[in-house]
Amino acid sequence: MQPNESLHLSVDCVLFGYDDDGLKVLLINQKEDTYAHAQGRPMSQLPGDLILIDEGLEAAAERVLFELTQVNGVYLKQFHAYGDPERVKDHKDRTWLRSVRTLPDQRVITVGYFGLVSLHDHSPQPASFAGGVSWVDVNEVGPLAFDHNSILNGAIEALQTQLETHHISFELLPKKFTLSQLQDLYETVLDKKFDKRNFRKNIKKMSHVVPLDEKQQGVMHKPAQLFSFNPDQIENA
Amino acid sequence: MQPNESLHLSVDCVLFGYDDDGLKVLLINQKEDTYAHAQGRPMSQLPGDLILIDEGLEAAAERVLFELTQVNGVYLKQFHAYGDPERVKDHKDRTWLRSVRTLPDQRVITVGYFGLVSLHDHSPQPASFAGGVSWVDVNEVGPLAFDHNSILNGAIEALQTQLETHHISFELLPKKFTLSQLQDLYETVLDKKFDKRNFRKNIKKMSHVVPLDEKQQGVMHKPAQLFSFNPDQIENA
DNA sequence: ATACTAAGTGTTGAAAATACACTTTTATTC
DNA sequence: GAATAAAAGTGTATTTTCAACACTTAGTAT
Repeated sequence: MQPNESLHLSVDCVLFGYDDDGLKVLLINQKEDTYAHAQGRPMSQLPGDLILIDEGLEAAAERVLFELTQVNGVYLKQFHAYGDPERVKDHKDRTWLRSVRTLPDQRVITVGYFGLVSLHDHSPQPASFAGGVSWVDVNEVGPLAFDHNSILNGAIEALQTQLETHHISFELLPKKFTLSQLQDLYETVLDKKFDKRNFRKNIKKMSHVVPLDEKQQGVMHKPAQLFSFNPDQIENA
Repeated sequence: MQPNESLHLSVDCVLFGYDDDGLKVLLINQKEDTYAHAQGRPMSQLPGDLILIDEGLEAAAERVLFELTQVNGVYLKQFHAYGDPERVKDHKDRTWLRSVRTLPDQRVITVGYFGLVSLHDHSPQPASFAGGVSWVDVNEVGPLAFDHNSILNGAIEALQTQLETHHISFELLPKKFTLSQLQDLYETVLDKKFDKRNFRKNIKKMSHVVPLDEKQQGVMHKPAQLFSFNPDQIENA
């Protein structure tokens, strides 16, 4: 026997979308008539696909996301590979796979990527894809197919670490944003509160966050100063 | 065409060994009569192997390390998956692969693990393996086969991050050690110097580093107090 | 006894992190 | 146009952490 005959490899993408009402993940609904459906429990799952024979891992992740959202150039980061031989062997999952893959019983190792998009300006239309696709608040995600709940948890942790160590917040915000929006983002993602004045002191040290000559409009309170990110000044800290 | 027909998956292990004279990596020498040898440049590479059809990723990494060192239970951590379709296609590498694999031209995606062993008490005998196997100081590693230099760099960075964020130093030290040994370890791995008094202040805050009723022996200077790690007290910080 | 070597130990100043409350600006309502 | 509502914006004092720095001690070897 060949060492890994019939061992297949996929990428799964955890696409985070952020807007003023929270952090969401893009999930796709298995809509075929499956066991799970028969049980009245339609399953959702993370978008993912098998890797093409001459495709790089990151390229595969980009392709999956483009097919879903029609958006190019999203921030993407690999965070973990999942290779438990049993990860795809649950009964509910196999029944579904049988309806969708030519070799449903083969083992699949998957590499997880997380992606970041802002849902402020535009909301990437998940429409055109095969099944139903929807943004679900990260705190309201129910049971997912396969081991996708643990992949999602891995992605959330990776996102938190990344937000604390690198300057990636602009990937989730509109081009022009207020400091309150920035603070809300940190509080939402890291799931903790910050003191407004101390938070702003820290931001002022960051040379890549630059104030604009422009204020928020159409709000019924003191309009906030708008800021943007200067991509030239984003360092690694 | 099947999506990923003939796409194979391996693990590569970066096994770090530490003792009082530095941080080493275990490398294996391609000893067959290859192109590289003909050129007078025998190549070294990281230990790795294709994954068996029903084997988990971590299990595969453990197997590879056990085959090499006969040591079980080494600390192992996945750090990155490498999937560039060209990563194995360099001429020098293909010639070697042809001498060793049944399907030398197939694409291989690899998952990198790093492992930690102490070379103080025992030195795991890399002897019994097929090729020559040797511990090489991390600062003296020459050009490796495939993309193994970048895998090694990825492993070093992962090790540094891990040492700064988790309590893993005991994986690299003898069971009983002095504070100077601990400091040397940090300085070697993180490649920076620490102030002796400040370093010791920090260590004293760590409840999992416990002083023993025992002193260093056979040294021609003031013998140092010995310490050990209390595994019950190792938290995540 | 002397010399050598690394172990061990405290204090001070600077910088960073934390805690905390009132004033300002706009839109809306009466 | 006066009053209200709502979030924006701002400074100081305290605590904690980090950084710099030099001498004494305990053992081995001669």
